[in-house]
Amino acid sequence: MTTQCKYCPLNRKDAFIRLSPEEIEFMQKFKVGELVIDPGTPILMQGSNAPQLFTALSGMGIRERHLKDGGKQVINFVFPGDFIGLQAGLLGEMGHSVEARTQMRLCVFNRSEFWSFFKSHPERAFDITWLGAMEENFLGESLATIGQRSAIQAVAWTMIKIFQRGEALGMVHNNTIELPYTQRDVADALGLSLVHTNKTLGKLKERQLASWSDRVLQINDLDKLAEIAMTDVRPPPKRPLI
Amino acid sequence: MTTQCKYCPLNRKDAFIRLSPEEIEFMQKFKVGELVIDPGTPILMQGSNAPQLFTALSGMGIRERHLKDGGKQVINFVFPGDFIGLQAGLLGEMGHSVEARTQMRLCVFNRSEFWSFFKSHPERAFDITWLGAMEENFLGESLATIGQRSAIQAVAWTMIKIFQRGEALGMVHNNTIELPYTQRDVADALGLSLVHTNKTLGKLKERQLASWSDRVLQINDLDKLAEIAMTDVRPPPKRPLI
DNA sequence: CGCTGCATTGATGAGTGTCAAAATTGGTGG
DNA sequence: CCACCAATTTTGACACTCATCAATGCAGCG
Repeated sequence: MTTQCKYCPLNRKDAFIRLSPEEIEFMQKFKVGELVIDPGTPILMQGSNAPQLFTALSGMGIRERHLKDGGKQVINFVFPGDFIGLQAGLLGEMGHSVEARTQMRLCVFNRSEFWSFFKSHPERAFDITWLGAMEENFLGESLATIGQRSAIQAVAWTMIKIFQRGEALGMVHNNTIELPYTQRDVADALGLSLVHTNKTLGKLKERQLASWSDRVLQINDLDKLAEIAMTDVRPPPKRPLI
Repeated sequence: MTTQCKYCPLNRKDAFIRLSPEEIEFMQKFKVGELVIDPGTPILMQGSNAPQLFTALSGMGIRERHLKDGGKQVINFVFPGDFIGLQAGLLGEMGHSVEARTQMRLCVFNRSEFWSFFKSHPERAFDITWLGAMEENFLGESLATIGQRSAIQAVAWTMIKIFQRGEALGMVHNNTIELPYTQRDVADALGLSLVHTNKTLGKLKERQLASWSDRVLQINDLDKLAEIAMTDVRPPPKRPLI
C-alpha cells in the first residue's frame, strides 16, 4: 500500500503537532484510502449525511454555505491538513458544502468508525474537539470582520489570514504564495460585492501593502496590513493532525 | 447540598436529551458549585484562561468579541442550558467574552478536570464535541446572515432564531417571549447601526410580523418572517446537557 | 426631580452595491 | 500558431442601503 500514514508528508510540517509512531499506527487503522479530485469537485454537500470524512493531504478548497436565493457565503478556505466533515460526523448533516479549488488529495475515513474513535482514543477525540473549537474561534473572528470591519479592513484581514496559514505550511516563498481562489471567492467570504472587492484590492496594491494578481499573492508590509485590519500578527498555533 | 444534578430543572425540559441517572451521578462529580450573578456581570473574558467552566442553569447573556477600536461583535445569545467556556477548556483561551444580561445561575465545573472528563466518559466527550459542532454550524449560518442578508432579512432571521430557542425552553407564552437584550445588542450581532436596527424593527412591526417593545418580543407571523429571512422554520434539535 | 440609559425619529452623506462594458487571461480546437 | 470562447479582472457611472449626527421622548431610579 502506498498510502501509509507513517510516510504522511503533513506530519513533518511544523504547522502540526507531530504524531507519535503509536498514534500514526492507530490512525492507519481508520484510513480507508486516498482520493484525488479535480478542481471544482464538490467534496461534501450542505445538508448531506456523508458516509465518509476526509483530511486534506494536499491542495486547497473552500467551505461555502448556499442560500435559498442562489447566493452563497464562503465560510472558510481549506488548506492542507484541514479536517473535512466534522459536522457530518457529529451532527449527521453538513451545515456547509466543501469544494475543491485545486486538485486535491484527500485522506478518507469511514464515518461509521467515528464513534469508536472517540471511545478507544480519548486523546484523539480531544484533538478533534480542539479542531472544532479552533474553527468556532475562527468563525467568531470572521463574524467580527464581516460585521464590524470596513471593506479595506476586511480584505486586509483576509489576506493576512490566508498568508499566515500558507506560511505555517511552507507555501510561502519570498513573501509570495500561490492561491487558487478568485476575487469572487473573497467577495463571497466577506459579504462584499465582486466589484468593490476588486477595487479594494486595488487600493492595497496602490499603497504597496499587498498585491494579488496572476494567482499569486504577495505581502509587502505585513505589519502595516495588520494595523489597517486592526488585528495582531500572531501566527496560528500548531494544530493536531487527524 | 441544594445543588444536586438529579434535581436539575433543565434535564426535564424537552429542549434537551434526557440524562440517565448514571450520567447525572457522573456529572455531579464534576460540579463544584453554583454561582448566581447579576445582570452585566462578565462571566468569561476574551483572551482569558479561565480555571472554571459553566453551564447556564437560568438567565440569559451574550457572547461578544471585542475589537481594538472599541467596537464589538455579538457572537451569539446565551440561553439556559448553554455550555460556557468550551474554548477556554480546549484552547486555553477564550476567543470571546460572555456577559450576563439577566441575573443568571451558573453550574460551575473545574477546568482542570476537563481532560479526565474526556478520558473517562467518551459519551460525554462526544456530547461536548457535538455542542461545539452545533455552535460552529450556527456561526456559519450567522456569517451567511451578516454577509448576504439585507437588514430586514437579518433582523427577521434573528427574531426567528431567538424565538425558536426560547420556545424549545418553554419560555414562550402566547407567541410572546421576554427578552433582556437591547436593540444595541441586536445591532452589534448583525453588524448594523443601532438606528437602522431600530427602524428595521419598526418595519417588522408595521407589517404585523413581529413586535418587540418593553422587553417583550411577540411573533405574529412566523412563516412570513421566515419567508423574508429566506430560512426554514425548523426548530432546533434536542441538545445534550453538560 | 434631575439623572441616565434606551427607544424613536428626521436629515444628510458616505460606503457599497448594481449595471454595463472593456481588458485580460487561459483554455481548446482547427 | 492562431482564432475563438469562457472565465476572470478591471474600470466608470450611478443608485441605494445603511451609517452618522442630532434631537426628542420616555421610563427607571437614586
